[in-house]
Amino acid sequence: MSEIVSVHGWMEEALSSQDEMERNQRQSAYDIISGLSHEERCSIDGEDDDEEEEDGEKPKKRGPKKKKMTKARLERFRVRRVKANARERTRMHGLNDALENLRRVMPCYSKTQKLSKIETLRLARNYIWALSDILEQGQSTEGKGFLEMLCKGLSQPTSNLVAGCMQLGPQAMFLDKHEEKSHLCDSSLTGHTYNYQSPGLPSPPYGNIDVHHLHLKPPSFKPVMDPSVVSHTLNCTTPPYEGALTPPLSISGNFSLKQDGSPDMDKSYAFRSPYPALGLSGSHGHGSHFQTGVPRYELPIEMAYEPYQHHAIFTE
DNA sequence: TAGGCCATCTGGTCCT
DNA sequence: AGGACCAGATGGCCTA
Repeated sequence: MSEIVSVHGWMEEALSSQDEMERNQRQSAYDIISGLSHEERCSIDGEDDDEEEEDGEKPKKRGPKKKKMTKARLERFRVRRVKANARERTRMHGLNDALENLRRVMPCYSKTQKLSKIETLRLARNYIWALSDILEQGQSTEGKGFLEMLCKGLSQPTSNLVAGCMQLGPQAMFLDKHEEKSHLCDSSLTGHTYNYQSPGLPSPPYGNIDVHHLHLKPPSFKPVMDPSVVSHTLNCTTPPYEGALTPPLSISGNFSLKQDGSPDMDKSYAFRSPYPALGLSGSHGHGSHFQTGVPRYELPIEMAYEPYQHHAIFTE
């Protein structure tokens, strides 16, 4: 009877968290079934491998002789591997949490239509780029250029999502994400769904979007500057970053330009800008919330499907 | 069923 | 030695 109760309790606990259950299932499946690594299995299968080698006709291998896998070593190895797996899982969860936080500060955030990891990074890059452009050119966010900048290199569904936000109007797009905006996001008000054609990207035909579930975010620079504000604003579980911050980011971008003005992706990815005119680059200064002493980030350009076309939109 | 996305495991490398 | 990070491999899930 007590067994039944405990099993029942276990089941309830397990069913209470589907995600956790799936995670644990995966984990235990790997940890238990595979249990031992290939190396371990080999060692177990032939614990006298080394002796075979010595006794057999195979030529001796160079290098230090492989230590015999005793049961104690085997056990230590297994424990170490299991611990490493757990750490790796934790690390990846942290990475995913950070990515989720990034999703939330994107111009459009949808709980139901979650951006993939790669699309999140692409959109983030475009967003930064577009905002930089706004700062420099003094343009509004209503222009077609802003939209195209945001959508550059994105897949069709992501482009649709962004375009949907934009076509709701900038006032909708930049509403505070914490406000309930279902009335603004209701496509019935506008009478149509959106199908923005992303410039030049072969995209999977995921169809049009329904903007019911969009959360729209104002382009606020404040959170970027103040980690505590970020944490508070986003209500994120990740503690605010308290370490050294990056050196003053050159708003002047991070892409080298070729002579014709196109970005030179072959060169280093040092943070440079397609907008050298702004004169904000390298200002280590006054009241800047950025600090020095940390290696600066280098954005992998390969994120984009068409990195070499990215700049074209600015030169038109 | 194929393709995209994802979580996890794993072994290698680097660093402390 | 052990932890962090990384990239490749693998298998599951989902959608068109």
